[in-house]
Amino acid sequence: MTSPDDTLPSVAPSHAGGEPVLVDVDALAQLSFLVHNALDEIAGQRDLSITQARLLGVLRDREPTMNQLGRLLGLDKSSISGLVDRAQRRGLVTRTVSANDRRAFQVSITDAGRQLIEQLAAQFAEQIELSVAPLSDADRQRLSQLAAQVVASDAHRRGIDLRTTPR
Amino acid sequence: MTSPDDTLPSVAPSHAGGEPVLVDVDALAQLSFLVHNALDEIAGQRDLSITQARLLGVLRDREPTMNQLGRLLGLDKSSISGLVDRAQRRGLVTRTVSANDRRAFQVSITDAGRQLIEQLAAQFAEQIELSVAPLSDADRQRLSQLAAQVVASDAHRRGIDLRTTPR
DNA sequence: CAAGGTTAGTACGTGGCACGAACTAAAGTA
DNA sequence: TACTTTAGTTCGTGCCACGTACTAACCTTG
Repeated sequence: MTSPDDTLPSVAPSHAGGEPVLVDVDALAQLSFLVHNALDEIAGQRDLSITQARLLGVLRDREPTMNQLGRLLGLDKSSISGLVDRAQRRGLVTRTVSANDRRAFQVSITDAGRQLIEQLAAQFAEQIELSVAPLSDADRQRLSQLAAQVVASDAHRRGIDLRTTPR
Repeated sequence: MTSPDDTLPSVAPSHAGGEPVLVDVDALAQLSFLVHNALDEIAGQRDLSITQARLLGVLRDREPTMNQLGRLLGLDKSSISGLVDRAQRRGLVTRTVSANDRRAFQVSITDAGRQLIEQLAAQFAEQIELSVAPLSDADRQRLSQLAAQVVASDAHRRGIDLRTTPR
């Protein structure tokens, strides 16, 4: 946990520049901090970092190897070792030697881990819904939809980029 | 810098539940990660953490004391010491003894620091604009506006909460 | 099948970030 | 003047992330 009650200071410029304002970058940045902090706060209540929460989140419907975990979370494999170590020490995940590859482990979430992440996710959703409650139904839907659109096109763009810059 | 090319896995539940879906919490979470990662990535290119970037961002138009910095960034004063130390070591900020209080320092950004944060902010804005470019002009505006609304009402809510729960 | 390279994971050292507790020095107050 | 509060630092702890170096298992290929 980091900054539960943050001022969310901007990093973006005030855009005194020339061309017409296309987006309020600042608002998006602040919204991002708001969401991020909510997650951090809620995870922190259960002594989880955001990374740990992401780990458990990923494991809800997967049993990846350490390596795959690295790719899923965008972390180096050396980071994964410690991450899984700490989670395992708390009984949230387990390592099982892979059937076909004796070097590899399958990482699985335990019942305790699952329970933890599900509570967390529920509380997180609740919190976000609360933050967004002042909007009208239509606006909430619009916001979600626009967010989804941006995320999707970004994912697509990254996909394209990966091909454009071959490995 | 942390995870430049992230998969942005969700932590939110899939909402198989009963009541009508009010918001796509997941989309908001992913958007938040997208923005956050963009900032992290861009700051990382300049060997800055998000915290360092926030520090410099705050100092663009302020010369707070260590204590005030703590409140601005939502960090403990013991965290501020190291944070400012490291920034100072890199010549990005300076400490000046306060005129009226010999215990306190005014922390100021240096020219180098200002240049750094302004480049960073510009590149960040550019990146966000790019991410949001696929939307129509109207949608971009809508998204910004909705984000701003949520942020504003949240800030308001926190203000209220603080009074509701006196100190 | 044996040699050489690749892949999965760990260990270790470094550094940043964040905290709490203990401390010094300056201010403020009774 | 003595007592308390405030500003900031220092130190110890733990997490996170990385890069490097290593082991063990796997996979080629001659």
